[in-house]
Amino acid sequence: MPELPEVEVTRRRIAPFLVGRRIRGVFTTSASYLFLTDPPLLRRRLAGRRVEALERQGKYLVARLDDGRRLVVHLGMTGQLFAGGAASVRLLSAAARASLTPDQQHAFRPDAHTHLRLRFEDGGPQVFLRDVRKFGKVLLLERDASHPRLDRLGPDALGVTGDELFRASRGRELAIKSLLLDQAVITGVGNIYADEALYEAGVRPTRRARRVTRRQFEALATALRRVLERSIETGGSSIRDYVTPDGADGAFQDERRVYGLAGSPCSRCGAAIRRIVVGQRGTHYCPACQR
DNA sequence: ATTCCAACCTGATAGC
DNA sequence: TGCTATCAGGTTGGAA
Repeated sequence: MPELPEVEVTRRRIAPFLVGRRIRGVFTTSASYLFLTDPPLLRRRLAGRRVEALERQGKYLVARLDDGRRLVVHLGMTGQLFAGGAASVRLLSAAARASLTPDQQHAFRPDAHTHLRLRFEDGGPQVFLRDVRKFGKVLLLERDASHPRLDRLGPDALGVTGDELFRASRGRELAIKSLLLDQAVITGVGNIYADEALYEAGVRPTRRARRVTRRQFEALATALRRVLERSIETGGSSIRDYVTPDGADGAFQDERRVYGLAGSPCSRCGAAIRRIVVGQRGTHYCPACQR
């Protein structure tokens, strides 16, 4: 689900509910694909800790704790991080929502997909992590510890330059879209924004990376920045599961030009947007505008 | 070293 | 209604 804009919006909006607060109680579900740190250990380590800061590294959220440890969270495809109380009904599926009576439609009740819940000493709003598919990750890093998942990450997509992309592409035969999705090359770009940026830059997603010109890489770097920043401004893309930490939808889905729009007319030339598969990911582009 | 692709999960939706 | 197939904002690890 979440790419750089959704993670950044989540970071900004959940930070007031985390930073400066001391954790009193921790609930987790049992060990699963989601937990890289064993839940009982995680619970022991988090209890009593104060959160000092909340940072983003690519699509990872990193909470710095007052003992030097770090709580690392990745939202995977369906992860939702939000604060209790205000967080609503939008967090549930349409079917689950329909079964609620009006008075139930305000407070969020942790369900089977709610894998982490933090209670705080101040007795204020709790913080929840919900993740239906469990592709997300939760892990606790010891003081000064490193982790391959974080070490592998390349430069943040928001600051990437055409020259960096150009150099990373030398000798690479894979599709340019796949290169953009490689988090070791740049971090933060996912399926939506790769398609959107390639559209804006006029580059066909299937083009071999080494065949993309310097000029096109400049256009791509600019397009990435524009698209990602605009999405952050609008609260991210709420297409399926994503909601902001207060339960609201983002609005960038209304500004998409190609992602999920197969068959619709290109907003620039009117040709029908096409959907193909590149590197096992659904890929959308305009056959006329993108070469 | 690079590229490809199955696997990890669960749910929604479209089509018969 | 019910079943089956396909699709989904991601990442890893192993095979070619």
